[in-house]
Amino acid sequence: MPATIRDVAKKAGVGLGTVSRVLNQSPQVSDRTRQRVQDVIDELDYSPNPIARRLSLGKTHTIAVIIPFFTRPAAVERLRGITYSISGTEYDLIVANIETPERRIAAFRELARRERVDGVLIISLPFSEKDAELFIKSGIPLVFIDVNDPLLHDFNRIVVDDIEGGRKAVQHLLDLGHTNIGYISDVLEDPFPFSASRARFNGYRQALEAAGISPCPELHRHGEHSRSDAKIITAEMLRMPDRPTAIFAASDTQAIGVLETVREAGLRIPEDLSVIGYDDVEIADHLGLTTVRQLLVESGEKGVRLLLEVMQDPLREAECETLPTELIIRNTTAPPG
Amino acid sequence: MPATIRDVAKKAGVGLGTVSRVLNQSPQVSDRTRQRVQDVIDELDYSPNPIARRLSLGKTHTIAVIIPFFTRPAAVERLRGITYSISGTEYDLIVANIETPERRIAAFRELARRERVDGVLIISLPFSEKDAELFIKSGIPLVFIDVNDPLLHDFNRIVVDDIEGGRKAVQHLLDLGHTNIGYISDVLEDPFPFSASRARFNGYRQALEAAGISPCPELHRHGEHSRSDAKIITAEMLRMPDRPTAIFAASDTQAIGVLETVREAGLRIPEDLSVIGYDDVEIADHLGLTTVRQLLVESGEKGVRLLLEVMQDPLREAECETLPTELIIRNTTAPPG
DNA sequence: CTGTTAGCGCCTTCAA
DNA sequence: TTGAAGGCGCTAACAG
Repeated sequence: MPATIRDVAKKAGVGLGTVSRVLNQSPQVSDRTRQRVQDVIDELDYSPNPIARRLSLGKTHTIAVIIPFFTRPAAVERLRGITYSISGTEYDLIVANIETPERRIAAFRELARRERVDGVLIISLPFSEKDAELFIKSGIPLVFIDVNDPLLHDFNRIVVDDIEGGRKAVQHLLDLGHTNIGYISDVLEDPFPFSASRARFNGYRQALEAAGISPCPELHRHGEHSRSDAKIITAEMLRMPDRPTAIFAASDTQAIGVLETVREAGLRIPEDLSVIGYDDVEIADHLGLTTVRQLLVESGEKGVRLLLEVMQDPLREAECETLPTELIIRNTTAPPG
Repeated sequence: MPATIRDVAKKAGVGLGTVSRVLNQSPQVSDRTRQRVQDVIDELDYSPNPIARRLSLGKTHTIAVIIPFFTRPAAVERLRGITYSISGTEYDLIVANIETPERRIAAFRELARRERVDGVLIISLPFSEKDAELFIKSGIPLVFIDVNDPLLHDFNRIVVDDIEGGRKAVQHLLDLGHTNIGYISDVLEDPFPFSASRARFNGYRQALEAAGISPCPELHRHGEHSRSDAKIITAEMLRMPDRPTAIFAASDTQAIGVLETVREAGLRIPEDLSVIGYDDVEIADHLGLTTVRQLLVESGEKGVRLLLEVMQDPLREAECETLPTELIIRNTTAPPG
């Protein structure tokens, strides 16, 4: 059995309030008793029971992160940033991985409770008014990362300028001389209408329209966020009579699927088809994939920092920081053959 | 403020012991009162405060996983298995990501405490007698995943037969006719002498010796577990007067570094050099990398299951389950040019 | 400066 | 079958 504060108090011959005070660095303890207590603490290898502490303080000392498909490379990087920032604080992190709509609902209901967490980080997940209600009612501090939704004006968030990112990608293709540009994205509707995909799509459209090209609906296809779905879509695009000379994929994972299918079809990259991805995940560099880099790790770090601030001062004005994107040109894009 | 058990009791006109009983499905409550209480619970949207519950029960309801470099693909997969198995239980998961020796020590000290966790999962981390002492003294249930150390005979663990895996990899190369085979591994000593690397190395040696080849020390090099270090090592190997015709890398990540350097050197794979990795991470398939597959997700799932059992019955005999490996032949291995 | 006491919210006896 | 009381380990407010 671990020692308790009472054991320490008894052994040190002081009241347990005093022990509590040295534990919490209260200034109102004489150096002599502080030292005495500290010695006993060391001797007993005592460490306060965090659970009891939490109950007494009325705080859970835990932060939850709700993240879809946390094993995707981009999500992992965000999570990495989060764990970096959170270690060193007194907070525990619990992560809710969402892979189905049911889990999403369950997680929201479970975690929008003061009894469970002190703050919540929501990553890359679409958010409805009903969800918002849940959190507003519970009054739990909330920070969004990579959720860019007009609905969210009054919330704290770290967003990526995906419209600009999408525009940059397409502009790059345009600059190279492409006019027939396909776009492969995640599903834009249920179950997870990732707002990022939509924003990138808007960037795609904007760039095209600015160049006087009217986006052809045939060239915009979506599927599950996976290599395999991207492959299927790519194959369809390649079969089009007037097939695109370049493809912009909403993520590197999907871009890799594109590369695969194109090569299997016996076409050369970038001579026969240009491909550009999004995220700049680690392997992109190895593959020579041209892509749009976003600050994944930083987004996690900043999210935690912001959440901590909000938790400290729940009434502060909502803040929205936009992270930049950067075009990384490698070897999968070139002028059309 | 969330409702408490007292609010429910008062509103339902019962003692709060009764509410507690219906909460914990005690059979000794009449259906009528049970229903009445349940109605109030629903009405108030009451849910018991887990912290108070934990303090009262003397259990933390949390499991910790200590994992080095959890952003590496293989680690992520293990973690994924863990989160799968743990969701659906009443346990919270806290993950301690270890990237430096200091963090390792801190995490061990912090988590080998009953006050903090009910059980601990240690993944892919070397373990010393001192560490063991810490946990034995605290009496915290412990399960190792992917830690294969003779020292650990008395502990519960899920291991991979890395010796066999290493042997399979090298045997495959031998079968193709290679005799001059390089091995690139993680650092075998401090700060993290991953036992897996060593086991694979033993497999490498055994296979060679069985084939009557005495392993040349020059051909075994190690560096950090990274693409970049693997590249440096590969470059050195390629400069050797009698350079290897095949390289076995202790992980796919490192194998990818090998591929890169070889291609940069203008050599062809597999004609000029065969490469085989380990893990079969997701991208391996895209790259056509021959590799040794291990059951990453399963290892996490089984680890949790085992830990849960141990927590239920701490005195049960230690169990060690060995997971198999499988050779996955793709396009980076061929007979020597 | 320090000891004592009253909770934090829940579970679990012990009586009734 | 149920209510009341004690305690889990800690913090904070109140006396002294």
